[in-house]
Amino acid sequence: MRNNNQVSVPVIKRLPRYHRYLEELKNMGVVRISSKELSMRMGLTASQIRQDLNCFGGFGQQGYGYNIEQLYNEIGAILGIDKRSKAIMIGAGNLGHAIATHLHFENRGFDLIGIFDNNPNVVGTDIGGRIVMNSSELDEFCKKEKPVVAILCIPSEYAEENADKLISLGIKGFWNFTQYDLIRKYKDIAVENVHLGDSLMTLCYQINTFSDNGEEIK
Amino acid sequence: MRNNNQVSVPVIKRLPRYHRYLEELKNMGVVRISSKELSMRMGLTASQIRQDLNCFGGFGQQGYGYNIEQLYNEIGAILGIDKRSKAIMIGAGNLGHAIATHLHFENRGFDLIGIFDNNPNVVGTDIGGRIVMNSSELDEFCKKEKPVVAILCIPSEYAEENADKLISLGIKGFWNFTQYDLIRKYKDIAVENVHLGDSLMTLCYQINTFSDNGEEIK
DNA sequence: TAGATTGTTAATCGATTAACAATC
DNA sequence: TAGATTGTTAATCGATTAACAATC
Repeated sequence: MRNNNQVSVPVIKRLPRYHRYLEELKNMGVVRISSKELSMRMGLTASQIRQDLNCFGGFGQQGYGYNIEQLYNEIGAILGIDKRSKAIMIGAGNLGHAIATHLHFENRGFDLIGIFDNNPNVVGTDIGGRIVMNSSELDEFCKKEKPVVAILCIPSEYAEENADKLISLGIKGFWNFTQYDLIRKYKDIAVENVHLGDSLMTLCYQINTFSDNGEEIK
Repeated sequence: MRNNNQVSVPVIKRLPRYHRYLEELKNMGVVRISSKELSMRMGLTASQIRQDLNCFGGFGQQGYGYNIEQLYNEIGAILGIDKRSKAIMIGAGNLGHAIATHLHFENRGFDLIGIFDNNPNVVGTDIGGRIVMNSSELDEFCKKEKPVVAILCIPSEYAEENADKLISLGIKGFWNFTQYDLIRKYKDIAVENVHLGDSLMTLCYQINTFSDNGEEIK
């Protein structure tokens, strides 16, 4: 794995998808695949796949293609999913509850080590085997456990103050489910925004445009 | 609003974000804004904002800028959020429950008119004032109500069969929360994939790359 | 070896940024 | 009017696709 630093965002965003397809092929017992065949399965060009992979190194073999298990492991290593960074969740309402139970954090590079809320009705409840802690315990917890990522499942209006505080407690990245655009406020802080509302509105545009002219936009 | 057809995907994806910022400005009582000032707030270039908006028409005025309320309404109209398409949800587990209660569908172009599940423990329960129906009632419901969008909150392995069935029942678009890549399978069907697992892995990559060299990638 | 398929360079395409005349 | 800011064309930048020599 070389040349890790200068890889463009579009390439990085495609890596998890490669990982998914390779996992499926691996589970089907397929041993090798060519960029051509993978490209047809994924709806990409073979050229793009080879370009993407060669940002990180030459994982293939001329005349043969790629070994699926090896490539799967390489991409996992590039993503860093074996590192298991410590994550905490802020906000255990409906959405937080669902995210905490629905996602397999362990397979995606994280351990969810704490869930916090300030609603007394929620504090103390069990979410997937984890007891929700009171937000007042957050400082002490962070000093002791040193989590690096915070998952924000709180109302948008509290996003900024929470982010500021969490950064002061050593948080280096956010998985942000609030409307508030965390991105751009801080340097050297990783942010992954999940703007569900934006996504829904994009679908709305598509639906209305499709029905206007009966054709696909993309 | 002209030239609706040939607008590129990156532009469309930015529209909801413009809408959010304009809503905030509107609520703050600001009346007008220049592309320059909006660009600084949003972290874009003024040029990009003007280019984006001019895909749909000239909403500004030389020497003045843009009227916030008017532009807000125009973008809402472009997205079609006043159309209120009928949507149904398939799967009322943790994630479905959270999505159904968390999102304001009415403000984003949809009415959630039905929630379906095949788990007898869930059927009949109340989710935000809506009673979960049995999946066996789906056919009849669709024939009667003619929903256009389905929100898939089911396990990935059932995504394909459900999608096929829903399309036969008249569904024209999916908000897809499963791992399964719906996109590309069907023509003339709108798909908005929300791959939470991919998002988390992208964050994982960022976290590990940041800590490697202490610098931002983007 | 011959055929297949990579890694990589070059060409193309599309999106973003810059520049500026038009005009409020 | 003069200043500000748009709409729009041109220039740049970056990402995708095509081509092909290298090589398994």
